[in-house]
Amino acid sequence: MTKEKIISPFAKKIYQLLKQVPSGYVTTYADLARAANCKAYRAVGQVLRNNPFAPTVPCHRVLASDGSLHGFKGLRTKESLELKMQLLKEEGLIFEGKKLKNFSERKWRF
DNA sequence: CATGTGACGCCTG
DNA sequence: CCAGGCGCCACAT
Repeated sequence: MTKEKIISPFAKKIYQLLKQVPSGYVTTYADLARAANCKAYRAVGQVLRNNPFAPTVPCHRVLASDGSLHGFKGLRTKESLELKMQLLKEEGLIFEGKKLKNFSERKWRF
């Protein structure tokens, strides 16, 4: 019984892109979708929510297009967002309120 | 094959 | 400025 996880090509692409994002940099769902050859930012969230490669995949480096967080560990609770924010701070990022400072500069380019 | 879901994004109040 | 609602795409059942 080969327990090979059948991951959709789209999801695979997302993981591939996300894995190449270095520490101190962040990306957005829209950007990932764009780099994945699609505009389905929604699907990106779905894929990350499954997160079968965590913590291999730095899903905490994925933020919303406006620099705000949406969820982490498959949870949307304030605690999860706080933890995600904390992790990003540890990577050298600076948060101002609920949004990332210098978001444009911190955004990774594929 | 059809319907529902979802860690979004943008518009409007 | 903040909060809420609607729309879009891909995937799961």
